[in-house]
Amino acid sequence: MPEITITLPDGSARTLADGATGADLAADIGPGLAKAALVVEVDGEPHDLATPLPDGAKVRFLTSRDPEVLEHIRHSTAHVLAQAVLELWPGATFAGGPPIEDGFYYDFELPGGATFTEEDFERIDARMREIIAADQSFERFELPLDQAKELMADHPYKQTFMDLAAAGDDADGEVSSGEVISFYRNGDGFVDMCRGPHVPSTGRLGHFQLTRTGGAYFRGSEENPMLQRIYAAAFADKKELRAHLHRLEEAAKRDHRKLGVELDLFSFPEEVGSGLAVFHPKGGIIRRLMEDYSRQRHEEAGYEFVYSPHISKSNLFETSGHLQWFADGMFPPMQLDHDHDGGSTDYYLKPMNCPFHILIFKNRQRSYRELPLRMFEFGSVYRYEKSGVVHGLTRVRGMTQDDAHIFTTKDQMVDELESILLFVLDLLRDYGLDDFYLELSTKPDGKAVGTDDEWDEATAALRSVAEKMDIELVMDPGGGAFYGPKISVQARDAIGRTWQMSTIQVDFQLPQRFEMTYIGPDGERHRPIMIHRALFGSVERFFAVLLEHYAGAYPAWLAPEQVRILPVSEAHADYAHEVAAELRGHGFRIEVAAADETLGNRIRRAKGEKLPYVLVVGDDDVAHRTVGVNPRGNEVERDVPLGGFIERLGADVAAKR
RNA sequence: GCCCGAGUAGCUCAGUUGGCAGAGCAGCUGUCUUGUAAACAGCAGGUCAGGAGUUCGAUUCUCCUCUCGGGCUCCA
Repeated sequence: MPEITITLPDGSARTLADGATGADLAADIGPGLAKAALVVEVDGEPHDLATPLPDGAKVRFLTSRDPEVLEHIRHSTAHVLAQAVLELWPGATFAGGPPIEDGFYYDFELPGGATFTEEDFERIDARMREIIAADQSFERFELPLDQAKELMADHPYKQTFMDLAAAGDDADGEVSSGEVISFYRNGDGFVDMCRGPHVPSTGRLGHFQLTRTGGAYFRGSEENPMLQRIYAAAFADKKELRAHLHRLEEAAKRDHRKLGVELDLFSFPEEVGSGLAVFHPKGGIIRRLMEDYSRQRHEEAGYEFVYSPHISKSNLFETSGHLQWFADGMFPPMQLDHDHDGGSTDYYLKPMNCPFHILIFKNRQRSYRELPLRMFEFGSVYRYEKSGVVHGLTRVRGMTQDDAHIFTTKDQMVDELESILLFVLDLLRDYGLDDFYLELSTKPDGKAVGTDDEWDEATAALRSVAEKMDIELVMDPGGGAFYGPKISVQARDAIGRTWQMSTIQVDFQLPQRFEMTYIGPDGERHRPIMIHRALFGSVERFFAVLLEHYAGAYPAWLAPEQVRILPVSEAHADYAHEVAAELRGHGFRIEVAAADETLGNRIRRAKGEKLPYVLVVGDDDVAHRTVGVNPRGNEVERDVPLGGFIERLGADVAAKR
């Protein structure tokens, strides 16, 4: 009988009968592994355990402890979801169902255009658990394209995937491009097209939870029909699933929209309009402190401060190209300045600040000696976001950008880009964010101005600077603005979520469109290069990011109320106010909570408002000029000398703690 | 913009065959005078998102609009 030899990860070899599968090998090694193995990796490629092993292969088993097995668990669970839905809705059809971070989704089209409801989740979940309890095995088989399409005759979306793959477009990852299409059949005959591998049987699954449902365009295009998508979380074991669900709860608790209400920071009055925020006094303090510090740092870094109006005649945005390329994102025009012939002039709310800064540059002749010329503005812009995308402070229709435009010579560009990026990262760290990666966005398909050479040059400049930073760099092909490529700084917050923060964009286009020039040392006119740069992105979004990052517990330098002083009884009120006055004299933000409620309740309120410090003052403190210090997140300290506390708070603020 | 869901007091939420609108917290007024996470009592608070329709009667049923939430697409 012919034999094959297999090498294991520890370098040892095993001999098996020809035709032996991964499962056979696992059983040969031991019953523990046979039970635990989910997928077999043959020469680095994942396969089903039922796959016969080739002679001489290097083989490794993946169990629930291997992180790379998660995608196979998720893919297999998605298959069970599809099985359940197609059983429960006769006549339903299905499209794609890939694994994603933390789980998977699957897209369906239900008969009669029906949609999923929350109650449906229970039925689907119950049916999925029945399928899992039945421990049906997944069996792979392959068919040539024509037979495959016949098998999926009732499922046009699957056929589309096959056609795309046959044409060499496997961007959807649903099917491997090639001569044959692979399928998986379950114990009771359900078949789904899939490139695999799957876990051996449904019994190996079960740590999942259906989470959300919603419409989703087929293959992500607005041109295509809308399908019904179900999202689920799925993990290798119960503990991981529970930990993930717990993380979701924690994230929900620090949702800036919820904290904004609880801490009385901002609101979106319905009377004003969708996506238009008002900041309340406490939110106003935080925002002003954020802006003040930014202003100070920009001043130190050689930026000059400018101001521009919120509206402009249409000519400006015609010259800039915004009306050609960005009109969808702009509020419709106001027609003003009517003349006798019935003509009028269109005025637009500005969606960006750059054209105004260019006009400031152009207001007089500029010399190379003035470059780099750095203009900064907290510029409020308005964008007509589509109704479905407005979201808290992170996606609004009126926002203020901490916007700067830097005009340089070509020679200065790379150095300037580097110093901007260093400046941005340094400043973000001061606000408490210190975990970053960079994203380089390149020329968008079709929707861009300028030549390929210009784009290549600008992209190369950005790349060279990004690579110097010793920070992870990822590519975002086609993600640039219409006028140039960009680097964006992505920051991870306290619970690991990433937010797009700063963007730095190189722009050769607007200087051309506006025919900007400066006089060089040679006495000739030259064209400057423009760098667009926003650090917060928008003040509103950055506000939201910091609020969620700190979960409302702002460091002392940003806290709207840094200290609340609680006299134990009314007898200590005078001393409390004396302490408050002294602290205010040092520039701190202080309130006194009078003793008309119990001390315990006043402590509780102050804690709910997440103040950095609560001071309690009673008889002992009046006698010795001390305070009782109750710091956020730490133990209570008694008999602290007032002077010592003032120093400590000053140190917190200075260190931005 | 598209698919789905929701909107009741400042906040969190009750409110069924369509019949006078409720609680807790917050607020206000008293009383209590407190040493580290909920003292006690009382009062006030609502065009039930807005507008049409059906009905003797609509918070409840229907339609439209607005706003919000979850997705898709888009994006700072």
